[in-house]
Amino acid sequence: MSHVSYGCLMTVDKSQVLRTAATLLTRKATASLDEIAKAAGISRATLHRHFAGRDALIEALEEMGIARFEAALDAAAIEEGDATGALRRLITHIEPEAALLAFLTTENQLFEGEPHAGWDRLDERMNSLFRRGQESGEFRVDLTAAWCTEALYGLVGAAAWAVHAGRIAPRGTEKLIAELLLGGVRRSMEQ
Amino acid sequence: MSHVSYGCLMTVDKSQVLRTAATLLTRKATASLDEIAKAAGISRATLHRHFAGRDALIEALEEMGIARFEAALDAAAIEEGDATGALRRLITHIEPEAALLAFLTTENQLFEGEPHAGWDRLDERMNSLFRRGQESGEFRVDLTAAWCTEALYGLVGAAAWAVHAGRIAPRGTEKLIAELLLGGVRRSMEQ
DNA sequence: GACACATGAGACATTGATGTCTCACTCGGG
DNA sequence: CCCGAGTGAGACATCAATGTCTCATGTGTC
Repeated sequence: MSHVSYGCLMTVDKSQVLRTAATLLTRKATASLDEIAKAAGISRATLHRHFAGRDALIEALEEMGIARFEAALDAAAIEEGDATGALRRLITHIEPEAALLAFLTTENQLFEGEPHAGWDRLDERMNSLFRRGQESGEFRVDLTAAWCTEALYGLVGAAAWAVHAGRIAPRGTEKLIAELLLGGVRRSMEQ
Repeated sequence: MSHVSYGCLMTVDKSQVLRTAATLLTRKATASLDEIAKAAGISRATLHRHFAGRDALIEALEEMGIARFEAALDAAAIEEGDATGALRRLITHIEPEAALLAFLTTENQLFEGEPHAGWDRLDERMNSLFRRGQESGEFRVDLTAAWCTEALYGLVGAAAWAVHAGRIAPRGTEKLIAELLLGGVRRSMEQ
């Protein structure tokens, strides 16, 4: 009798497994399926039952990441209201999916074959948001929308990692990202 | 006769190989030594002559990255003058090493065993810079120094990737990073 | 209590990356 | 002209990860 009773039959939560995998793979892309399974608290056999193989896992990660990102854009209604408010709402809605987003923007082994079609749409919506802010006079025009978009991705990833590493508190991450992105680190009069 | 004449005996530029490896590995950490060698324009045999194996390559990458980062901190004299200026100088000096820095802060498979001793020193110097800025009244105090440090890492990496992907122009990256980090994307009165 | 279902543990063959060779070639220098 | 250093190409054995099994265990349902 080598089997210990952990007491739990419930079907594996794929979403949770994918989140864990994203967090791990973002910092150690060479992690074996064994490590990924252990990190997710399941056996390699079970991991393999839910995802045919490494490629399938990565693909599912990409699929879910894009879907969640798009859902966040919708939920935040980034096309409505002033760009500043839209950006704040977006960051709030996207923070729970930070691990997935970080993986998407970091591991571009994905884009070896052909970039996932959905990504273009998302990128365009992001760029539009910043362009809109520039046209309305809210955002400065000397920083291109493309750069602002990439910067947001980078900050979200940085925050996720900082939390994971214990460098910043888990709560209030959205505020840190939003404040830095919107106002920078310099002390401002309007603040 | 299957050998083509490429005409070039010059000893391989280790630094250049490491930079190339960093750029590649940051976006595809599962890249084989074959791919790394090809990306660097050398054969796998030669790559292996200069770096005993994958682990040795990663270690050299870490070593060089930390050394260059420290050199940048020194060259920028971040402990002198006002924090804002110091930060600008730092970004200017660090931009050429963006690929290495991005690799260091992204691939934390490195920190599996024991974190490289030199990293703590660097992190501390960075945090000190932001703390100094806060104490002098230049930087806002509602964003912790630790977060500002991580944010800088994230932005540098994001910029390096954006350039590599062709989303922003190679020239003027330092300005983009510095402006965003210091002033944010919001249009400001003082700008 | 019997049953179906999902899982964990582990055996096994296969594949691809890796580490180590040897050999041919080129270039620069004596 | 010859020689040595540095490199590219490729063969080869090895090893770790992977994909595919089987079987035992635990859980929830009836």
